[in-house]
Amino acid sequence: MEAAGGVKKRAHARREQVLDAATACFRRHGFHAASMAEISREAGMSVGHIYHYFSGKEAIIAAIVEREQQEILEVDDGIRSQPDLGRALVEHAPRGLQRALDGASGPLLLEVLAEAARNPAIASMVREADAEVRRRIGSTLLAATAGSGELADLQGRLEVLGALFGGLAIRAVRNPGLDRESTARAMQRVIGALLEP
Amino acid sequence: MEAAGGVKKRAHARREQVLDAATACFRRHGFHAASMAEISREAGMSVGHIYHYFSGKEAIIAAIVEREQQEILEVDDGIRSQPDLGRALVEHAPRGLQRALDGASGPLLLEVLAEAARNPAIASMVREADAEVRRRIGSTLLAATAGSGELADLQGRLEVLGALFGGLAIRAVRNPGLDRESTARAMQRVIGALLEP
Amino acid sequence: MEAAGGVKKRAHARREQVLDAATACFRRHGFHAASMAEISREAGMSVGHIYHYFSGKEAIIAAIVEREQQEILEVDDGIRSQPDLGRALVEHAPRGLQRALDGASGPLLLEVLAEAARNPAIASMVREADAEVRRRIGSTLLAATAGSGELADLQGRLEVLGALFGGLAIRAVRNPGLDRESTARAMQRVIGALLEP
Amino acid sequence: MEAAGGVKKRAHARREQVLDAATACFRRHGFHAASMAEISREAGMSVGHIYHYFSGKEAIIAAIVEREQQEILEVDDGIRSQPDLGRALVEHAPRGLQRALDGASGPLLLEVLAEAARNPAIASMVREADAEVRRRIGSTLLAATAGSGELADLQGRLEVLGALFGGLAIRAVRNPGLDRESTARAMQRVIGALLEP
DNA sequence: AATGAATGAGCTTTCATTCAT
DNA sequence: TATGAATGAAAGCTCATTCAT
Repeated sequence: MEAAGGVKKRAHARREQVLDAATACFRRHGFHAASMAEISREAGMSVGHIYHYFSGKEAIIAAIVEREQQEILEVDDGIRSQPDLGRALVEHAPRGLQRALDGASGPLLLEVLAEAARNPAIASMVREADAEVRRRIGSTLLAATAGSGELADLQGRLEVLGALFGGLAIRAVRNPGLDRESTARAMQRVIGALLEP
Repeated sequence: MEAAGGVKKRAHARREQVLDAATACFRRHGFHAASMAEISREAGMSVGHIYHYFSGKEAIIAAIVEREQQEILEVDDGIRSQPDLGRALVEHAPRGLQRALDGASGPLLLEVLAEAARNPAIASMVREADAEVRRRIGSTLLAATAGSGELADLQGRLEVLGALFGGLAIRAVRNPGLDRESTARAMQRVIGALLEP
Repeated sequence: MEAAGGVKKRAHARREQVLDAATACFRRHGFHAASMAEISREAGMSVGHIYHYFSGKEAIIAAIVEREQQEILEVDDGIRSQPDLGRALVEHAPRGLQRALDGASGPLLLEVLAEAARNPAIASMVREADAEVRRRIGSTLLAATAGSGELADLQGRLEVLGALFGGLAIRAVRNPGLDRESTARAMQRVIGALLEP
Repeated sequence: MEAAGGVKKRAHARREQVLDAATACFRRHGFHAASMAEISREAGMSVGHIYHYFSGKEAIIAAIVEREQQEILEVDDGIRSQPDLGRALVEHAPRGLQRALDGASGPLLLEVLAEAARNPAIASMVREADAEVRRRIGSTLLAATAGSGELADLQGRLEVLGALFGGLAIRAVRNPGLDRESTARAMQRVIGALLEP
């Protein structure tokens, strides 16, 4: 017998170990160019053993995408919990920019989206998470602007907000040396305009 | 003997034929999951013959990326040639949105960017084209607002403009059923704010 | 401490448990396509534990073949112990036919024979059991026909008898819907002829 | 361009080359223990190239089984074309025996039947060929005995005939050193009885 | 210009087996 | 006695690329 929970905990840790390794590999080479052998090397685990935790490469990709979407929801939660959403969004701009430029998340995000564009399983995960974000931000936004009449084009504004922040990952690839301060200021100007009634 | 130029023309047509086929395949399966066999089938050409026109798969990818960037410059030229850039940009919003949602270019764009995030050769092509776009739009914008003093954060505004339009490709994946009209209006509101002094 | 014999008994039961599970798996997928994991699942026992009772997959196969041959000897004993061997054989025909058609033993028998055709260890087990059967049936037959002079071609008749009954397993595969009564009658006619002096 | 038919002929020859190699490998190790690498080595062809001619290992197995069944039909045709079927069958006994004992076809036959017992695709091929044999032999037998009234238990007799000849492959494994002459005589006795009205 | 036969490395995946607990 | 985590070799299969024709 083993200590209660010990087995499950270890199994979970092993899974995370694989996911971390796979994330690194996928960032470097993309989903399809990264090999199971490379992942196993990075995870410090034999190839065969990975199959004790994941049914295949597809399952690893799916798990990573899920984790990635989870993180998006968490970032979003951090913003929404602020007392003034508009201000929080505006203030988030520089951080979002930095995240896109420095964080290694950008390339992986693009990889995920490219995959979602052809893999229905990935697509539905991505879309569910996105719908959740829109629902949350939307309701917070509604509550925040409750006094000043209904906010026109709420859905459209949410879309544009998503395009703006998501688009930063694209800018990070297209122009990694961009002027951060200037861009942050322009972002803030635009976000401000987006939240006006 | 063949008429002068005929050979070259035919060769060019053959190349385009391969690129069209490859574009279709890459859209369906991504750069790495699409096989040369599939491309050759789609192009109606033997596998071996493709190697008369391209040194390998990498070269095909590069050529496609180049073509894609060229198209971006052309779209951009269309906008810039309008007498009033601000208005042209605002009016371009619905078309850009439609392009992102309906056109099959979205998935490929994401594929290209994901590839650029790890392949230096692709990256430099993407960055050069992007620099050119910024240069052009920037100078047009400068000229347009010449009367009203210098436009603060010009570079930042260009980045945000790029993020906004690029971000539409992301929205198309994350929420393909988005409300187009509402989104177009929100876009126009944001573009307007972006061009104000 | 455990009661004397209890340990051995339990170990034997465990072995049988494994053999039963393996038999089921081998029937379904054959010797080489069945996996130890599948056997362990079917046996309700961990993979590793099976190795306490058997040195490996080969040993399990060997044990199953042995058990199978043992059963053949038992069936044979049942026939031989009858007062009139000839009649017993004739009467055995319908039962042998049913056994081949309904029993799950047919496929496994073919699997064993196919394996024997290339695995010397299996081959020798199969051949020893077969030799024993021929010896027994032969001597009983000799005793039964002692009065009426020597039985010509005794060995050949035994071979043909074996071919006939063994051949039923083949018929079960080649024509599982065969007319049982008609076939049983034809078998009886033929066996009768085989035992005539 | 290539000489008319040359391409097809060569492709067919290549396929045969693979089938011959696979037959040898399957005889030695069985369907599942023989590897594509081994087959490719035996065929003097790269692994990958085999896949130009066969969609996979399963397809090779199926093609071999088909070929094997075809051979059975040919042997059968040889017998049926004789003026006196009864006599032809009786005279075929020693040859059938020799074929089972010396020919390398025995092991493969058992392998095929074992596979048929679990693989539906193989099963249906085997059963179709068998049905055809029964149809042919049956009608010939009917014609031969037309004068002497209807032959009772025709189907049963055909089954037993099949069991008898098929059973020889089993005898070849169980007792490869059997007395051929004695066995041939016993077979002839039995066949004779089987054809009597 | 054009074919597709041919290669062999590399892919994902499975498996029998071992061993620390 | 019993587990299942862990291994590594080998499996079937795919692929970009080359080359004789």
